[in-house]
Amino acid sequence: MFINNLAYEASAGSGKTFMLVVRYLSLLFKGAEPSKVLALTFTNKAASEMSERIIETLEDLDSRTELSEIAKECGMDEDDILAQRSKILAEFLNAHTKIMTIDSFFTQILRKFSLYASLMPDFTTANAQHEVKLMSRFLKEVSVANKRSTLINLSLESSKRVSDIFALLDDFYLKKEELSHLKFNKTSTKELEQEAMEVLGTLQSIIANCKGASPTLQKAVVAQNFDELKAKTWVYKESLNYWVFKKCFIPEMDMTLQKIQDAVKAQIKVKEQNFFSALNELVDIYKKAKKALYIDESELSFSDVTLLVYEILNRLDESEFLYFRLDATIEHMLLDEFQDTSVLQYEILKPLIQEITSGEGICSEGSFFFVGDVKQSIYRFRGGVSALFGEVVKENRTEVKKLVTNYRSQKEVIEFVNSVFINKMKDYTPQLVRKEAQGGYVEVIVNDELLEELATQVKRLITLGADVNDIAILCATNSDGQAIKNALEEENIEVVTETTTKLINQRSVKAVLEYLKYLYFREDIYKHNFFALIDKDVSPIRYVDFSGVTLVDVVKKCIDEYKLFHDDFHLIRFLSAVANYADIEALLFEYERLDTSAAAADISGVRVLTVHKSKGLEYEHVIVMDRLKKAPAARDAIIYNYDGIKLQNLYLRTKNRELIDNDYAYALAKEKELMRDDSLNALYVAFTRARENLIIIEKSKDSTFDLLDLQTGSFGELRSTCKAKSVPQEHKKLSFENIYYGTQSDLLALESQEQEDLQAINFGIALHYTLEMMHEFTQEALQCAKNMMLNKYGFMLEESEIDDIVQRISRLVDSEEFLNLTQGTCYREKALRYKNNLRYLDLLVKKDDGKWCVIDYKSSLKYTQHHIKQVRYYIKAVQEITDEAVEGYICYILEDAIKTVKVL
DNA sequence: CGCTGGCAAATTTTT
DNA sequence: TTTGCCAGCG
Repeated sequence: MFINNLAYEASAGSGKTFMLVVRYLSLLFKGAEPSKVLALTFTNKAASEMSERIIETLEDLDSRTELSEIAKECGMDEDDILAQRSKILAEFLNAHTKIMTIDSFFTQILRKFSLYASLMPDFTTANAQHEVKLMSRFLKEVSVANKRSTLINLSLESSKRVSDIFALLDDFYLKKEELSHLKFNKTSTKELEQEAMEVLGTLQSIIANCKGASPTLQKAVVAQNFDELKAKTWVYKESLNYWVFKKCFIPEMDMTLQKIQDAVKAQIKVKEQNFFSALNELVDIYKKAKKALYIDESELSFSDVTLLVYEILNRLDESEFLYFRLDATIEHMLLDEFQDTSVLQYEILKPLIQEITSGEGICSEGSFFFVGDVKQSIYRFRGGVSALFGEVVKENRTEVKKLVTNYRSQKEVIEFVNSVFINKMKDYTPQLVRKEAQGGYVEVIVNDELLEELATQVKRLITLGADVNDIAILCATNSDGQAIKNALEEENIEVVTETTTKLINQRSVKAVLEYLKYLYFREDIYKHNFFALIDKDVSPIRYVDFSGVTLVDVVKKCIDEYKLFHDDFHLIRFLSAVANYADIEALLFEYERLDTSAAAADISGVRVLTVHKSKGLEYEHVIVMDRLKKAPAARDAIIYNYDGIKLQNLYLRTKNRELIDNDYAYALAKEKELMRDDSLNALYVAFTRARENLIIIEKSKDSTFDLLDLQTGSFGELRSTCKAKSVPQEHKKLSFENIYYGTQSDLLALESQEQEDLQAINFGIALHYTLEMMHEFTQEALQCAKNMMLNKYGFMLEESEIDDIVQRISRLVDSEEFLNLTQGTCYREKALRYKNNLRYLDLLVKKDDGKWCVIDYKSSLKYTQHHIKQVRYYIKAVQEITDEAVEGYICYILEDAIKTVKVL
């Protein structure tokens, strides 16, 4: 039976992706168009995994366990479903599917409606400079609006830096809607402060009349001003009948204490209200600055995108909303990881969901489905509200099913996790073990030499025959990951980091930077650093005259001379980054701001990643590491107090305030509870990544695992399932002589992150589409393809661009070289699945001589290097799949020429 | 032994 | 900006 409005509460490893795939495919088999099924995930990885799994499942559906589930959901015969299999697969591959991250979905909406927000559709998401620009813009606007004193007072009064204020402003900006029902009053603190000081006077005279008063006591009640009084520890005690006060204690002292406390409490409250009120005043200016920035520079942050989409959808009137619906044409919605959705994100989806579930509107057959697990909610800091799950269930009267069997882990792992969390988490339902999963191993080790212990454990696993690629080390922070990587590499263990690591922190890149510093500053220290980093003996370095050569050439020479390349992908990235700096000064003084991340190595090794990154992934062997450094103190200046998903109140975090203010104490306790839940959830996520073996390495002091009360010891038997060992990949030397087309500077100016302008993108899409529609490469076919292209993209192209496209392709069709390449059977826009990536080949030719030929069209010479890599990847993929000879070409369809370049 | 207050040390998670 | 440690007082 197919339930239209359904949610799954899916604990870790309980087959969440399986259910999503079953759901998705059931919809297709019931006749839904792939382009009308919206499936939203949180990470790109999860989105591509889902597309993967759908194709995989469709490909060998007859032997899949999904089949019977799909049959059940659809109420159809398995045979009927199998009969439709290849048709559905073809439809899926050719459709414009909507499986994506929630952020890219919103970005798409915003691009469509960008003009409503006075925004160009080709906006980009913010880069590193964004914040600096925003800050200066904001300061300018503040002074224009004559609010400088407000800002300065705000900063002084709260003794916070302007940059901290800035962060708080951003908070307020994002929560503006949620805050709108709260009012903040501006009043003076003077009277309250005076009153407190007067009462202090009373207390002082009591002490003065006490003969046995010690010097310490006399000093304790001295305060020049209110702030000094507020800083006294005794102010926050329940009674003064303690310490040095004891000797002189009379009940009257506690009455004065009470009065002082009341005054202090009230003063804190007033200050808080003033603070919020000033923030509120400034947030409008902040918003103005943001708007000015994105209108001028077309630069938005992720949160801007979400907020703007929210605002736009709220501003649309009914007819416009209809347009939005028609345009979105979503009949079915599937949401993954729902526990991490923010209120704002849900508010955007809400109208769509309501339309789907109400059965009104265009799609009466719509369905809504979401999966999530509040135990795995670890993104509160990003706005995720786990209470949303229950709230949405209630709001939409969704039917909830629990998935209780664990399909991922072995018995020992599951039972360990059950035993650890059952008493720690509210409503924890123990997971059931499959009959065939009776093995597994768990060990808890306490050792303060965390890194040494880790190396021992990794070696132990490898000795047992574990494939290094199946070992994952989970850590708390990115910098921990970096330290772990270095430590393991010292032990000659191969490591792949999936932590976000900055390019400039890579050893080889650091070395080159030291080399450049030496050349520029001519200080010996840099020379020594350089040779230390490349592990060579110090020798003289020849100076370089920078006026005569380009920076890139200097770097290349260094790499060449000291043979730094090997298989270092980081240096390749660094080279392309270097090309963006005008001169050596620019590089040396600005490189620290370079936030390009390091190359994601495609090599084998032990996986090192943060717990947050590991979410949704699973590994044969998992080692969970304690924090290498101590946990940072909670220091969010504002405490937001939620009841469910509704923001009730907010408080300014003030030292000791909880001792005299009950409301605040309650909110603070609640916040602490949530923080505890966050850490608990993170540990749950970490432990449940393991399939076979789970090893936990704990330190004896300040451990992250403290809240779990773990016992040292082991369960089960450590084994490694003997899989065929993967052949170690050969390390190919990367050659320096790039195959390139165009001038050297063209090549080095490549920067794949740079955004092409919208018009160029449209042009490229239209060109590709026309080529795809050409069933043969003749002038007649071109006319036909042109008309099809005009139907689809004509409205957004200039007349001259249409002519340009036709001319370019006309020239292509006349090109002997190209026609020779395409002799044989041609496959256009062929979907290619390889190494868990889904790509589309522009043109694949099975030549008459039996050779395969991959052809990639490009309309410009930009990003040449990137294209070559891409085509090489295609060649390798096709080679591996067909096991036959494959050639690859990039066909540059330029404005004035056709160039075909063979990729080696 | 309990308490204060001064000084030093350490410092996140990401689409 | 907070936590941890320690000297010093009673």
